This record gives sequence, C-alpha cells and structure tokens, in this order.
Amino acid sequence: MAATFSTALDVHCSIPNSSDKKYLKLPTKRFATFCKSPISPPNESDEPQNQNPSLSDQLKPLATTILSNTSTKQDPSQTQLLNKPKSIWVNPTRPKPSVLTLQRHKRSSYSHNPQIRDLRQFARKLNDCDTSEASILAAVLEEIPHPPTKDNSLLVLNSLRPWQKVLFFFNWVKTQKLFPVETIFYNVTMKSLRFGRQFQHVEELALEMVENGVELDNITYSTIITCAKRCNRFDKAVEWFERMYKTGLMPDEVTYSAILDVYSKLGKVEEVMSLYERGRANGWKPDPIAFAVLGKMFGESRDYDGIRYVLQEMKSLAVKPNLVLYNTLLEALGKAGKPGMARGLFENMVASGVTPDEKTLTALVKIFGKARWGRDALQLWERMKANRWPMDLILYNTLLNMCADLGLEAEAKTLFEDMKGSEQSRPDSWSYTAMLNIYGSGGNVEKAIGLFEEISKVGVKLNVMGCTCLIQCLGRAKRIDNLVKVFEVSIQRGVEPDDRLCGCLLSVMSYCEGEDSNKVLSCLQAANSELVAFVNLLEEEKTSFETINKEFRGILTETAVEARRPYCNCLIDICRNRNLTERAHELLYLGTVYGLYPGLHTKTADEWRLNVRSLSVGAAQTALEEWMETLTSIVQRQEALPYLFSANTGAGTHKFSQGLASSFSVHVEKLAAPFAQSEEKAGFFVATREDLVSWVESKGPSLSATT
DNA sequence: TTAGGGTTAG
Repeated sequence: MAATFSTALDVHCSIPNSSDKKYLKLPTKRFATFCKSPISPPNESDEPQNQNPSLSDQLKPLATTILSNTSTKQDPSQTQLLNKPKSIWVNPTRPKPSVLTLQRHKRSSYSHNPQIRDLRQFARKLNDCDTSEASILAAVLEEIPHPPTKDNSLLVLNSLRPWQKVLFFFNWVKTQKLFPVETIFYNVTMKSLRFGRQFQHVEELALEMVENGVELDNITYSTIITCAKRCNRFDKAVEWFERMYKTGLMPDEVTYSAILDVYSKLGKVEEVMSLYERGRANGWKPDPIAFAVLGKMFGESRDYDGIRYVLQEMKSLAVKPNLVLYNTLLEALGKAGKPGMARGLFENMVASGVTPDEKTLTALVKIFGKARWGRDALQLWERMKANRWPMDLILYNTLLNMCADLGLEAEAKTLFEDMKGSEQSRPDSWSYTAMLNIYGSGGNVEKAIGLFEEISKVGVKLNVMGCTCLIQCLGRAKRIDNLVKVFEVSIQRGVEPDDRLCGCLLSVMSYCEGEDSNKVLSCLQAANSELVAFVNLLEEEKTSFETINKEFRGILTETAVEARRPYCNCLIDICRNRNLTERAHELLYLGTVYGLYPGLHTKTADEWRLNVRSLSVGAAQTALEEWMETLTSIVQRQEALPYLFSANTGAGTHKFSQGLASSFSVHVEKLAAPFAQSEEKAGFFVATREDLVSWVESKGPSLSATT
C-alpha cells in the first residue's frame, strides 16, 4: 500500500459537512476511511427533506380561526382561550368545537324510475358514440326518449362513461335549464372525472359550484380530496380540506379518513396521529377503513410499534377487521419485518371466518419467501390448493419469486407449467423474469438460455430485470459470447439498460480477463459510456485523486441509490484484479465518504468491529488492509484498545454472499493478520487485544510501509 | 365508477 495512503481511526478526522461544498476537495495526504460519519449521497444532500408545511402549521390557523367559529358569533375570549390549550373549556354550556362530525351525510332516497329501461338504452347509445364527434353526440342527445327531468337526467348521468361523455351530458343538462342543477349532479360528474384522473376539471366544477351558490357537501369534498390524491396533487387535497373548515362545514368520517390518507401519503405520520387523536377525543369510533389508513402508513415507515398501536386500538374499540384491513395489516407486518406476527394474524383471520383473497395470499407468500421460511411457505401453498383459494397472475408470480428466494426449482417449474395451462394467468414478463432468476441463480445456463429463446416465441416482452438475471448467469459461467449476444438481442427487443444491468455488466467485467473483458466493456459502452470512461480513467496511472473524486461523484449522482454500492464494489474489484491496489483504497475511501458503506466500522468500549457483509470480495480485502493499518498505528501510539476485535463477513446464507468468508479468510492469512474464524459465531473473525499487540510488535515499526 | 374514504409484484 502506498505510504501516502495511511488511514487513521483516530487522527485528522475533519468530518466533512454535507452542506459544506468544500468537502468536494478532499485531503489527499491522509485518508480516514474509518473515522467518517456517512455523508448523504451527492444528489440527496442538496434537496430539502420535506417541502410540505407541517400539519401543526396547517392546524394552527384551523384551531385559531376556524374551529372557534363553529358558533356563529366571533367570540374574542374564546379565540384567546384556544391559544392556551389547558384552559380552553371554561364555559361548560358552550359546545366543544370538533374536528369532525359523527353524523354521516344523509343520502336522498331513490324512487323507482319507470322509464329506467329506455333511459339506460339511451345512455348505452351515447356510450357507444365516438367522443371526438361533438356533432354526433349532439344529434344523439336530441333522441332522449323522455324529458330530461331531474330524475331522468341523473339516471343517465350515472350510466355514462367515460368522463368525457359524463361532462358533455352534464353541460347539456345545464343548458336545458329545466331545473336547478343541484349538488348531486356535481358529485356524480366529479366521481366520473376522478375515475379519469381529471383533477383540473374537478376543481373547475367545484369553483363553479361556489360561484353559483350550489352547496358543497361532504360527498363533494371527499371526492375532490381523493381526486387530488389520485392525481398526486396533495397540496390541493390539503387546500380543499382547509377550505371546507373555513366555510364552516365539518368533515364526517369519510372525508376525515380521506384526509388522513393524504397526510399519510405525504409521510406526515405525526400529523396523522394528531388528527386521529383529536378525532378520538371527539368521540369518533374509527372504522376498518380508518385503521387501514393507519396500518398502511406504519407499514410504509416500517414502524412495528405503530402497527401494534393500531392492533391495540382496534381491540379496545372492538373493531372487527374486514378483508381489506387484514390484507393491509399483513402487508404492513411484512414491511416491518415481522413474519411471525403476520402468520399469527393470518391464522386469526381464517379462524374468524374471513376467507383470504389473492391479495392476502400474495402478501403472505411474499413474507414467507423473504424470511426464507420454506416450510411455512410450502404449507401455505398446500392449503391454497386444498381450499381452492383464489389465484391470480400476481399471486402466481409472487409464488415464483418465493421459489427463487428459497431455491425451489422443481416447484417453480410445476407452477410455471400450471400457468401455461391456465386461462386467466398465462405467464407474463414477470413470470419469465422469475424463472430466469431461478435458473440463473442456480447456474442452470442451458435452461436459462432456453427460456430466453422461448420468451420471444410466445410473444412476451422481455424486461430489463430478466435480461439482467440471464447476463449475470452467463457471466458467472464465463459464457461471454452468449452474454454479448443476449445483450444485443435484448437491446434490439427494446430493453432499456438500467443501473442494475450496468452494475451486473461491471461485475462480470471485474472477473473477466483479456478479450472477454473487452467484449463486456463494449456492452457497457453501449449502456453507459460514462462508466466505461471512468474505468479507463482508473487504469491510467497519471489520473489524480482529485479527478477520481470528481468523476466518481458525478457517476454516483447519476446512479440510482440502490446501484451505488454495487458500482463501488465492482470498481474496487476491477482495480484489485488489475493490481491497482492504491486506486482500490481511494475508491473505498470515497465510497465511505459518500455514505455507501454505513456501519462499516462500529465501536463499543469492549469491541471494535469491521462489518464487510455488504462488500464485494475485493472491497472486503481493501477494508481489511485499511483496518489493519489503522489498528497498527493505534497500537504503535499505545492508545486505549478494546478487549475484542472482530470482522463480520456474514455466514453466506444468501445465495450471492457465499464465498466472502472463505476469500476473506485467505486474505487474513496473506496479511498474516491475527484473526481467527470464530467457532461460536459463523461468519465472524476475531482477535483479542493481546493477539493484536503481539502481532504489531512482531511486525516491527515499519509495517505501514511494507503492507 | 352507478353521489364519497382503505389493500397485492424485483
């Protein structure tokens, strides 16, 4: 290792500040891989964390200006009291302002329309018309079989689709001026517009209602809010919710849970809980839909305590979950990494008489697969077949992915054949990708190639993930000519290379030599020429560290977050396989600085640990060298040391991590480092303080110049 | 979609 590249665990740790652009000019003399706090990856550090105002800000104006106006007269004393929450309700005769009304909106009852058949037929005729021909539509309107009275018009309006027809008919009804156009007409039209994700039209209609003095009720507001939500206009959803309060209308529980979902989707957990608790304090008994909103939110934030809170609330309020709520909670428990809880909840569900549907089973199969609970997964599968529980394409594909996770090739093959013979669930690109993954990760090259050829024959579109699986498999098998062919054919068939595919090519390159390496490089050139230019830069001796840093930062900025660490790992491997050891150390340092290896080194009073589980073989070797050098200088300076040192490679249970422990072991021997594989804990290498100190002493004072 | 709210795929 170059003498200029001495790392130190303890000295010269000027940790760069992510907001300080000066950190781009890194020190070149002393690197400190093991003393950095991770810095946000380059393109994330500049972005504001949250552009949305908090709900406490949102609710402040509501609490002080709107909620207090529920009594018609403005009462300054009340406004003042509202600012002091502890002494709000001095006057017990005044009703408490609430956040929601416990009364649902009452619907007007339908009376039977004797002309229903004629009107439905008329609606069908309109539906069959070409929307683009306004004159034809207008002509059909003249054929309306009965006068467009309020009831008749409403019946037709309810039977029309898509939204263009509904809007056309609604506008026509308005021009007829046979009756005042009431709220329900707007509501029906808005619902259709929501289905077509036409928020702009919805908002225009809402403003028209305001202008014409047509009342906006809870149905109107909830439709506006959910339409805004579906169109990703969360700002508008909040705006209309606030507007509702301002007009003095209280949301009912439907509107309330709709807005809870809006805040949840904005990631505003505290605000959702604040609204939830305020609702509860107002005597609201949340229903399964409200709990589904909370459950989903806590699942998304992987918050197990939150999910437990939801379960507890449901229990204490005696709310019986329905199918959707069960599905949501199962999904949430899966995301929170609680397969045992999910299994228990599923058993409760079946025991309580709720029959699982495709979504239930998809959630559970995914959970068991990810947890590698093979026995549970297979038992569930048997129950699915025995009970003839419903299957759909997504469930089939999830089962295939589970087989991939558990290495169940024969079972996957059976399932895949079942799918080919089925009416509803013919294999699609996801199914083929799962099978390519199964054959590819099992090293079954011929079967994987056969599947690749089959895809185009059956007319299924190849996707980038399937292509990546196959290329990985061919690379491992050193079938480079096949790999190039597959890459070229995939591009011809419209596959657009993504960062994972590039990472896969880069990884193949790292263990290829000579002509093979050039062949893979030419594929990578077509997919990501900047990456190839960077590899060339690494190989040039004259390239300075500053240039490497600048270019690497540029590459990371352009790369999807999940592909950044694999890129860094592969680039380090490439350097090591080409005897560019110093470059490998520079890249590991940069990877640490840019937060690609969080927790690489952890310290407690008793133990210092090097965690290389997420590193490639070359990166782990590089990290070990860095660490040994750092420890050496600490020993030489006679500073305080813990009792135990350990390195964690992982035991290799994951299909791709096998081999890291053994290659690490070889490198430990090569460096004659004092670590031994732990007998108690698989995947751990350990050394005591004494081992380390005597090792350093035996090496003599010039170690750092010799490694 | 039949006047309003919640759930499935690397």
